[in-house]
This record gives sequence, structure tokens and C-alpha cells, in this order.
Amino acid sequence: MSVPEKPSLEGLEAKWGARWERDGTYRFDRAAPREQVFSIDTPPPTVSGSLHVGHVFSYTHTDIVARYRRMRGQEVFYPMGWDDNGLPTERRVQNHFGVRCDPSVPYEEGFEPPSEPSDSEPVSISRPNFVELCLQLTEEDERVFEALWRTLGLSVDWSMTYTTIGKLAQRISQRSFLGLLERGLAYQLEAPTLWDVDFQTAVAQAELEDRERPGAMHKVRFCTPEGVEALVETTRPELIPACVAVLAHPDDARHSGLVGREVLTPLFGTRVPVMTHEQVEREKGTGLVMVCTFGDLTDVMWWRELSLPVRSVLGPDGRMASVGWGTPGWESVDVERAREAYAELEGSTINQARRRTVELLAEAGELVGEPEEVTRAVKFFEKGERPVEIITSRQWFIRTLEHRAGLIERGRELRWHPPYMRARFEDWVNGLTGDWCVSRQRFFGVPFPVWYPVDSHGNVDFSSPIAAREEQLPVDPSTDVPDGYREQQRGRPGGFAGDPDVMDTWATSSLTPQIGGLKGEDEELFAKVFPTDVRPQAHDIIRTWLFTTILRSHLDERKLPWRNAAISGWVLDPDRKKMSKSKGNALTPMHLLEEHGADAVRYWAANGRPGVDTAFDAQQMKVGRRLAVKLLNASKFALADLPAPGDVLTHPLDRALLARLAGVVAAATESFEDYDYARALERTEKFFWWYCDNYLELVKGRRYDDSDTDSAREGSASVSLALQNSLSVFQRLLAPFLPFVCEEVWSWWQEGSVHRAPWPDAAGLERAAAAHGAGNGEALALEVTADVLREVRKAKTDARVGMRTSVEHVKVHDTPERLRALELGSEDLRNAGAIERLELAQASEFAVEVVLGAKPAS
RNA sequence: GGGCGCGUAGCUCAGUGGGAGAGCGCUCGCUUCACACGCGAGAGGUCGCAGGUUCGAAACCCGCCGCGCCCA
Repeated sequence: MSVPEKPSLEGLEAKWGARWERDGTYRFDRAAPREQVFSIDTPPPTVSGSLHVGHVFSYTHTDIVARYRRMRGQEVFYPMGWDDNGLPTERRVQNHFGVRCDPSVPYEEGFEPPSEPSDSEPVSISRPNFVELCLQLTEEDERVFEALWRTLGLSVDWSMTYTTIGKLAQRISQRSFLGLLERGLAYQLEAPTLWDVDFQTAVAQAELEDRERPGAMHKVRFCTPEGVEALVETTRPELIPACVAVLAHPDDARHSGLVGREVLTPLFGTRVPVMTHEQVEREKGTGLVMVCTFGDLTDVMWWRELSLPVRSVLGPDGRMASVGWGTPGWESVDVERAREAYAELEGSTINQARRRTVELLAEAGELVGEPEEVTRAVKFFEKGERPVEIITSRQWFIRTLEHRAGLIERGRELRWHPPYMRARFEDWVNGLTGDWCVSRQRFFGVPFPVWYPVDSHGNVDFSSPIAAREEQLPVDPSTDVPDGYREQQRGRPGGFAGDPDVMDTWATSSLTPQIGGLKGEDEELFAKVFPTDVRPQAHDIIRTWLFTTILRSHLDERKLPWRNAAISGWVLDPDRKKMSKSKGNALTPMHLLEEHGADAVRYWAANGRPGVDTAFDAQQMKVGRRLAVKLLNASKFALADLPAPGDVLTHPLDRALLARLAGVVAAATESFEDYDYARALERTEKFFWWYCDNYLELVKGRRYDDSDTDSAREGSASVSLALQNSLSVFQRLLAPFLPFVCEEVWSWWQEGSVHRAPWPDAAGLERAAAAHGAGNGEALALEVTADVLREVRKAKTDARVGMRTSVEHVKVHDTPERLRALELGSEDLRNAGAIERLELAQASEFAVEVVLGAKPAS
């Protein structure tokens, strides 16, 4: 036993962080049997971004559960991953080093980036060189992240860290892809694809967001060759040259005469059919819309369902491409006029083309009335600056649509915390409109492990990809060579070409349970940790990370990747907006940890219930700090120079205390089993403060009583035992929340780490309470004693005197049952209240008369 | 427009069929032998609005209003 004279929270993070690392406190013991393992599929944070308060919030939730499970005797598999692949890292590397990736440039051994990076004149380097720089930068970021997590006290096994760009992740990701390819679940297709014109890459449906943008509705005159007018309304007149049909609602009587006929597009004179579709909004404007290839996702749907041709005018750079009016597919009743009009648009951006088209229409008298200003939702790539377009290109897809029913079923097998979050998953799955496009025209990502033969004319034959062999993985087809070919044949007739794309970051992140568990690398480990017990994550990425992980596991493993999904909310600023760096309202977590201490920050986070958005509140951190200090001081009081504890609880109040504590343990345990750490904390904390304010005050007399009598010895032996038992329980109940202070107070008197100590056992406490014949009235004894003590305190407060002021006479009126209970605690009560004479009187209602003494007790 | 969630004390929130609660903040008091990062006491609420079910509703049902998120 070694209790410091002046306990303090200062420096506990560094002290215990180092000790846990040295002792391997959180090391996963892979010898543990499967049923003992509790495995966690940890969210790998994006290292090129910065950690913010939201990360601290949700990662603390996971850690609290991990610590609880460890104390329940489970062997916790808790790796940390870093998500370093993808666009954000590319952008950082470009700016940081002044380089640009050009896959056609050959690899340069020992390349050094320019010492003075230039934004305007970036150095072109090969993909492998570029990737090397990405790895270099992310490694630095990862060190900073790890330091933060260690300060926060995450009980991660740091020997099992992975990255989503590392060789291991690449191998697992490529292996999974080749499996999908072999089973026909991954396929390549030339198809309309969501496209960001600035990044010049395909993007997935899950990466879209709506943004309100001003626009204008134009009423444009189309005519039949005979001159019958058809007024079409559109917000995108620049796509008139790409028009392939005009649609009306089937029940719209205004246009029934037109349906089945052809109309000519204005300016370009192309014949397009007038057709019908249920989803045309008949109430809107003229009720006639044009279908362009492609203006939006609705166009794609109409184009598919009505088997329309393709006539695309937009290039991948977002400019109007060159097209051949008069050639097949670009017929016009007036080719010269079409060429003339299009020459005005070719090469210009979408916005320029739109303005010019409107002018041309107006000059030609084919614009009816003034364009009407409207505000509408436009789809953007979430990281993009201009609206997404739809470009036809060759991309890789993973089959998704045909698995919708199975995915919904998986969602129902999964235990959601809180349960209502499942609805977001089902809504997303039901709203899917296409298969998952997984190829990206970027560089820092996992490459597709395939090559293509190049025929004798130099054309790449995409229809018969050459897959890498399992033993070759991971491969980079831009530098590696497929079997049977030599590097010299790259891009040559009769040779080969590597797939130029990389995978969507989610295509690898969706395999975190497999990467963390080393699928295909260490099958013994994988069998022990997969499916994992829990996937913790925030609700905003249910449609991306949660969805894609379930999809991959459904396709590859034919089962759920985890048993539970613990969904955390967001951190909101005081205006109830999501905290984010871009809004400038985020705080740096390290600063918070230094100011308040890790336990205090964790306390705030632990009060955020699963799934519930939580306001950032520094006040709550101060409350957490007070709780930690209270535990220090209560532990000091209970443990320092404690009289020798007895073997049994001879005093009724001591037994009643442990019986009540048993109830708290049971409630906390039950809450934890349901992932409701916040409720577990609330119950524990509430009772702990009551314990400090009432029980500790009541038993002070016996605790300090060193008189040489049997009854004094027995009384202090009983209270010593109760104090040790109860403190041990509180220190362990609070350990998942406040790991540093709990380890500190535990170390004063116990061997080993509190975080490997067994979770308190409610039944055991009840047995201890009952061991010396607990009577029915004992629980009541503690309650009535505390009730009277409160009345005595109130009298002293009203008289504005100190609590040590002696009380001449206290007369308690109460029912016989309660008075009998009170007698069991009357000695402790007299001592705690400095009561000279305690009188009990039977009555139907509880009342207390207090007569204060003239002067304070000595 | 659809789905989900939320609306309880000045603030942050708990409470899901019978007593309206906690912490913070506020006011007042107390050098109290673990703790002034403390202790004690107090003020403060038509539980968003309106109907219904019920002996009884903050809670259950219906409608409305407001806020947030996701999706169209």
C-alpha cells in the first residue's frame, strides 16, 4: 500500500501510457480460443486529413467497450488502421513536393523531389515514384496520429497496425478483386459513368452530394418537320446537340398528338422521336422534356429503358468535344447550320456553352420568353467544385444491384446500436441505381491486378484481361510484367498494356475486417477474429463504409463481416452544426487533452449516447476532471492508513452499502452488454457521488476510531473491509471511462493493471453483503440514516453554521419499520451529524426536529 | 416530396404508463480531520402545440408546428 500525500492527475497519461506499452497490457494473445476473443473492426482514419474532436469522440466510445470486454475476461483484438490511399493524399503530395504524377514516365531509382517545390511547374514523375512520396508523407502523419491516440488512452494493440495502401492491404484487396473477377462479380463496361471534370475521374453514387445552385429554366421551341410546335423546358440548353428524344407523360392530353412523331432540335436540326414515360413531371411547365446523353441520372434511366442511341458532346475535361455533323449518328436536316452553330460551342466549357447556346437560340427566335430563374439541387462529387457530369467511359464495376435482397437480409441479421440506424442502410440499398463503379483515374491507390493484350494493330483488347497470379500479388501493372511477356513489349503491337486505373478507396477500405484479420495471410488468426464482434462508426458513412463492407463480405465470405454495428453520432458546435475543419469551428484534440486531461475528455465523450449527436461542451470535461479528482481523494481517504480489515461485514450499514453497490454493478453490466456505455457511466457516477457524500461521511467515525475496545475494533474492521470492497469496485467500474486515474489509484494497493482485472461481480457482492446475516431492514437502514442526515444538514445550513456544529437534540418522527431500520445506523448517524442526543418517535409521516447546540464541537 | 431522429429547468441532457429529474450555470451558506478541482442548502419547468386512448400520459396513438440528418 502506497498512497501519495497529495494525489494529482498531472502526468498520468505519460506515466501509464509508457507502462502499458512496456507491459504489453493491450497485446492481443492469439493463443486465446475463438470463443474468448472479442474483435473490433476499427475505422482507419484518413491520415492526410487532420484528427478532430469528432474522432476523439467516437474512438473513445469504441475504447470504452474494448476495455469493458477485456475486464470481462475476453481477449480483445483491437488493431488500428490508417487510411492513407486516395485523393486527399494525392493532393497533399502534389502541393507539398511540387510534383505531378504521369504514368507514362518511367520509374526513377532514388528520386529526390525538388528542394524548392513549384506550384506552377510541377515535376512529372512516374506512378511508383509518386506513390513513394505518398508513403513518405503519410508515414509522418501516422506518427502524429498515433501519439494522439496514445495520449487519449486507446487500448489498441500497436503491434498490429495496418495501412490501406501497404503491401498487405494491396495484396488482400487485389486477391479479393481477382476472386470477384473469376466469379463474374466484377466486370468491365463502357457505360455512362458519373464523372468529375476537374479530377477527371469516375466517381461512385455514394460519393455524391446535392448542393443548391441557381439556374434557369429555358423554354425552347422544337418543331415537327411540318412546323407543329413542341415547347420543351430545360435547364441545360447546351445539351440540345446531345438530344436523343423528347418525352411527355403518357396521360398528358396536351401532347398526345405529338407522341409517336418526330421533332427537329433547334439550331442542329436533328430528328428525335417524341415518346412517353411515367416519370415525366406533367405538372411542370410545358410537360415536355428532352433526353440528352447525358444530362443527369434520369437521362440515363430514360436512355436505358427506351433504348435510345448515344449522342455525346461532352469530353472528359468538361468541354464541348469535337463532333462530326452529317456523319452517322449526327444527322441533320441542315448540316451546314448545325456545323455553324456547333463551331460556336466546340472547345468551350459547359457554362460558356450554355450562355452561347441561349444567345444562339434567342437570335434564331427559338427561345420562348425569358429564362426563369430557379434554384435546384445539383449533384456534386463530395470533394469536387463543379457539378458531376455523366461521361461514357470504360470502368470496372462490382455487381451490386442484383444482390440487393441479400444485402437487406444481412442488414437484418446485424445487431444495430441504436436499432433505428438500420433504416438508413435499407433506404440506401433500396435507392441504388447502378452497380458500384470501383475504378478511378487516379494514381495513389491500389492498382487493378490485370493487363490486356495489345493486338497487332496496337489496339488494347480490353475484352480478355490477363489476371495476375496469386503469388505475384501485390502487382502494379504499370511496372510489373504479366507472365509470358517482357517489359520491352509494353504498349507495343503484339505486346501488353497494364490497366491504368486504381481502385476507389472504398474498394480497399471495405475490406478492413479482412485486412485487420490477415485473411489469406494468416488463416489461423483470421478464423479467430472474423467476423468481428463489432464495427464502430459514425452514421454519415453508413452508405459508404458500412454498406461496402457488408457487400464485400456478402460476396466473398457469404456472411456478415461483424455481429454488431455501434453507430456513434457527430460532435456539434454550440449552434448545433457539425464540427468540421472547413467551417472553422473544430478544435485540435491535442490541445484539449493537454488542457483538460485525457480522462476528462473521455468523460465528455462517454456521455454521448450511441447514435446521438452531441454538443461540444468544455464544461462537461471539467465535470469529468472533477470526477477523476474525486476518485483520487476518495481512494486516498479509504486506503491511507486504513485499520486492518476484518473477514466479514459485521455492520448493517456496510452490508447495505455493498448490497446497493451490487445493484449498480448489475445495471452497469447490463447497459454495457447492450453497448450503452453512457448509461453505465451515468449509473456508476451517480452512485459514486452519493457514496462519497453520504456513506463515506457516515462511516468516518468508525474508520478513525482507534479506541481500544472490542466494539471499536469490530466496527473499524467491518468498515475497512467495506471500503476496500467498494473502492475496488468503483475503481474497476470507472476504469473503461477514466483509464489513467483508475490505473493510478489501483496501483496504490493492487498488483497488475486494473485494465486486466476482472469486471466486478454483482452476485459476489451480494454474497459478501449477506455473509453475516443481512436482514431485510438493512437496505432501509442506509436510506433512513441518509434521510435524517440530510435534515440535520439542512438545519445547519439554514442556521448558517458549519457542518461540524454539534446538535443538542434530534427527534425523528417516522413509521415503526423505518425507526427500527434507523436504529441499525444510529451510531454512525450521531457521529456524522455531531448529534448529542437522538430520539425516535413513532409517527405516520417522516419528520425531523433539530435543536442546534450553542457552539461548534471541538 | 419521402424516410429517420429530436423538441423536458437559462444550458447540456436522462426519464417510455402512477412521485417532474441530473449535471452545469445561478443564489445563499460552510476553513468540514479524503477532496475549496471541495461540502451543504435553495430558486428555477403549462415536459413544442392540439386532440384521442386510459382510473391515470412527459411517456402510447393521430394531427400540426419547429429543428437536424439522410434520400429524391
